[in-house]
Amino acid sequence: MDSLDRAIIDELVRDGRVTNVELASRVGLTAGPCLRRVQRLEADGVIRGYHASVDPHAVGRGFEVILHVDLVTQEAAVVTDFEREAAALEEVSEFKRLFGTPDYFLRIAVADLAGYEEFLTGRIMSIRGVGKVSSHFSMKNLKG
Amino acid sequence: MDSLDRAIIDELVRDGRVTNVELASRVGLTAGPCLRRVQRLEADGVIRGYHASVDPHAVGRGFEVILHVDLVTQEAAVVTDFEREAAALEEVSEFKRLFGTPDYFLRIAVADLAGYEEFLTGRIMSIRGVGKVSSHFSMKNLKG
DNA sequence: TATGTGCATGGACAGCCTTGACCGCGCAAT
DNA sequence: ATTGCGCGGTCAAGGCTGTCCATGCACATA
Repeated sequence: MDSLDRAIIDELVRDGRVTNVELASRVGLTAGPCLRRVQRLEADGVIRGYHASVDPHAVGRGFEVILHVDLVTQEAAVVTDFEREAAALEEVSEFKRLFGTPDYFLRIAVADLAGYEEFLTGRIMSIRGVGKVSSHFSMKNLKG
Repeated sequence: MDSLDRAIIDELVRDGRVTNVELASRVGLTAGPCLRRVQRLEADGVIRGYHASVDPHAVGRGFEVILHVDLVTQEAAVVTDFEREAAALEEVSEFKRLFGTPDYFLRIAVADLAGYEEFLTGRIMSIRGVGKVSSHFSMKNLKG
């Protein structure tokens, strides 16, 4: 993992579909060694994959909400049930258990406010053991 | 935006480096029309780009913390200064202004706990106007 | 000095992409 | 029924890429 590897990674993060010859010329290598490095980075798990990034609005996921959830108990059955059910919801794009408060951090991606209201009452608050929930609406993205 | 477009998008999100011929066969098209659709989706901004996904640990960003920040005042100069300075920090991978409390949501990606402590005291709390900060450490990722 | 690592170069082959043109089908409007 | 339009299928030519190989060189290390 030297500066050439980092340059390759930076380029591939910026443009995941760049051709090997173009990538090589951008980082100051020729195609052969460049390809070897990329394959090594992939094999080592440094590069996990390549993905298209899609406009959320175009796929009905333009309304994003950060949701904090507390459970009313830490009883094992309640915890595992909640985690399984919430993780299975496709509107849940990120789902973490936290140390301390709140118990859970969820990122919800739905089409609009109505969709969120429906999701929150119908999908989340109907799960057994869900206590306090707190929704945080984004005013503006300042980065990312 | 029909079911073919959605299938193409799903495939490209899953594997952003799939070849056009392979993509076409997966969604049940031939190469020509498939390429036309991909180009249209790109031109329309539905597909924003293609990016490699990198193991955070391999690039010194394996320790992620969710950080809530409140400012001591909503004075315009303080607000704009804070937003500009925080957005410029490379450890900040996501940065939103929220409605209500807290004022700001930040995602911080550093190497380890020591790096976070240094970041928090040296980079965030030293910005003028920063009041209450609250760090949320992830216990485990349940999705995403 | 001997060795291992990593890169440059050149060549070669198979395969893919791109582009364009032309054809046929289904559907909606007239 | 007919016309026009949108969309997919097919075909072909040309260029480029990905991949692999062998060889030689520079550099750090033992």
